[in-house]
Amino acid sequence: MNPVQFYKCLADDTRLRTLLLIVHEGELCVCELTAAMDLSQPKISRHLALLRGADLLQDRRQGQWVFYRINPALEGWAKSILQETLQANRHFIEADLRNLIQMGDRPLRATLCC
Amino acid sequence: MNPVQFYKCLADDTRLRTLLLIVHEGELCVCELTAAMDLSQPKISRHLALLRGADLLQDRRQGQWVFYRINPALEGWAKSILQETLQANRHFIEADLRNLIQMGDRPLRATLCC
DNA sequence: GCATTATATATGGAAAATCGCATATTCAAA
DNA sequence: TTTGAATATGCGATTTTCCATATATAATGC
Repeated sequence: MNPVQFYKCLADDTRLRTLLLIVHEGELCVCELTAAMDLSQPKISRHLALLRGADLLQDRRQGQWVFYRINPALEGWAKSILQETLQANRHFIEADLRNLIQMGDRPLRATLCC
Repeated sequence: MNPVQFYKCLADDTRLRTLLLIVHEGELCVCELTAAMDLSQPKISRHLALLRGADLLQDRRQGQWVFYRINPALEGWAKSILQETLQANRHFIEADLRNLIQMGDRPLRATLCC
């Protein structure tokens, strides 16, 4: 993973918030990200496609939803930098997390299903 | 320091190499950076101005040279991320470091002067 | 089985931001 | 004053961003 490519992915408000939210929550679907950040679906979708194309994110379809998580194959230093960025900048996604908690009808994860 | 602004600074080939070279060497002047990366002076100068404007770099004039170093007041997490990026991507500036070593007539640092 | 709804993805194209060369200017030393 | 080095700026070219819209896919209702 080229470090410049990696940092280009982080150098955008929507993408960085998306990544930090996913690091914090483990896995999120598009509708949850839309609700958390209060942004249009196409906008989020386009940025997710970019992050997936750069191999930072992995997607998993479950029913009608597509869940995104950090690509487990991402190099260690890159994962570590995402973690460190979150720890030092929790305030950056504070409001988004509040929106997420207040969101009604959040889709259930497979792990919570029977 | 806004994390998006910080990562915008790292999301460019010239700027990231500049930062990693300075982290590695402690302090470098413009002519050394020009020789190491084999890039035009205006190009490097413009990027240095941007990094200084974002408070990532600090400059110090000594005689005819201006030396750049990481701003000591930079937040800890940001410094730490620069260090970690360097450790995991030494190859990224390997050729530049070779050019630097081969460079003749490198300006002397104040600490080496009488 | 078929239509409907909800969700995600893809694309055209305009607006904005970024980049980098060429050039001019500033500053300090000899 | 002249020279070497850094900084500033105009401007074209490229890249990025984002809205509007269209398409694809899966679940739901009849």
